[in-house]
Amino acid sequence: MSRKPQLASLQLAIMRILWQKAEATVTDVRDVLADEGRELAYTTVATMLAKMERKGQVAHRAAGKAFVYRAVLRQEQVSRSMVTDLADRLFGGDVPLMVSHLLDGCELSHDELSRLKALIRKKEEEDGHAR
Amino acid sequence: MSRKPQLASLQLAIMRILWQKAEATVTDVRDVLADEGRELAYTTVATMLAKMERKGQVAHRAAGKAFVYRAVLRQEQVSRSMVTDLADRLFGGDVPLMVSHLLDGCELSHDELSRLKALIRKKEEEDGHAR
DNA sequence: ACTTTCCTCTTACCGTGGTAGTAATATCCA
DNA sequence: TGGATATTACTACCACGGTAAGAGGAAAGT
Repeated sequence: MSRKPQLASLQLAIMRILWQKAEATVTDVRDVLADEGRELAYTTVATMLAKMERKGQVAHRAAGKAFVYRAVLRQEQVSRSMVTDLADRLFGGDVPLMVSHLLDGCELSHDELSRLKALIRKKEEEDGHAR
Repeated sequence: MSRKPQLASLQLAIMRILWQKAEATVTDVRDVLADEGRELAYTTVATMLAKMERKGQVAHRAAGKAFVYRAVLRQEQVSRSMVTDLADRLFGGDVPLMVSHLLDGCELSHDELSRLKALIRKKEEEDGHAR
């Protein structure tokens, strides 16, 4: 129930799997991680899930012998808090500056550029309405 | 000399100070951190700087009794690698999606929105020229 | 019923970030 | 010269992420 959840790399990888599948056993998670090139021992994944449950990030129910895990943290919540946290730490909260570095750091297709423009327009409208 | 430097929170705070001042003694860094509300013991800052030097992130020269530290990692480099790394881990590299979450997570002034629009325009032109 | 297999639980180990105390050393001032 | 002060060096400690082995239970095949 933390207000500003920060997930480390493996934890985030696991959460992403749970967000995608809604529910997953340890084996499920382990298999997807292996597909992603991260081959971990069964117990490693189980331990990590247990640690995450102790922190309230995931929860489980027993289905027969196995545990079925699901995400407790919402994806939106984690994304927002991690992104804005990085913006604060790296750019003192200057969002346009951060976006600028994002754009510099990668290639964008025309399509993606269009999506960005649409996004800005939407934000402009909201802003006009709100105040 | 790491290719994808990832700095933790205190390390990043220290780097930001070094980027801003070009050179700084332990006392300088400690004072700025204190101004930012992070009051640490002198030895804590010194230890952290030593650890960072061991990893090649900063360097020092002796000026009289005191060490004068400077950043080795370039700000551009760190910003880009940390931001794109988060984009990868959180959104599978989908930059527009990440920008969208950035915008949702904070309020933007008209001025900042203009900056963003200008940024997109610039990127569009570059793209048009490049290919 | 016994062995194999699949699962969880407990415990442990390492690296690192963060924090700091204590010791050693250099410097300055009276 | 000798004491106070500033600075670095060494060491330690805790928390946590990541990794995994080993113990033990339940299930299931033959």
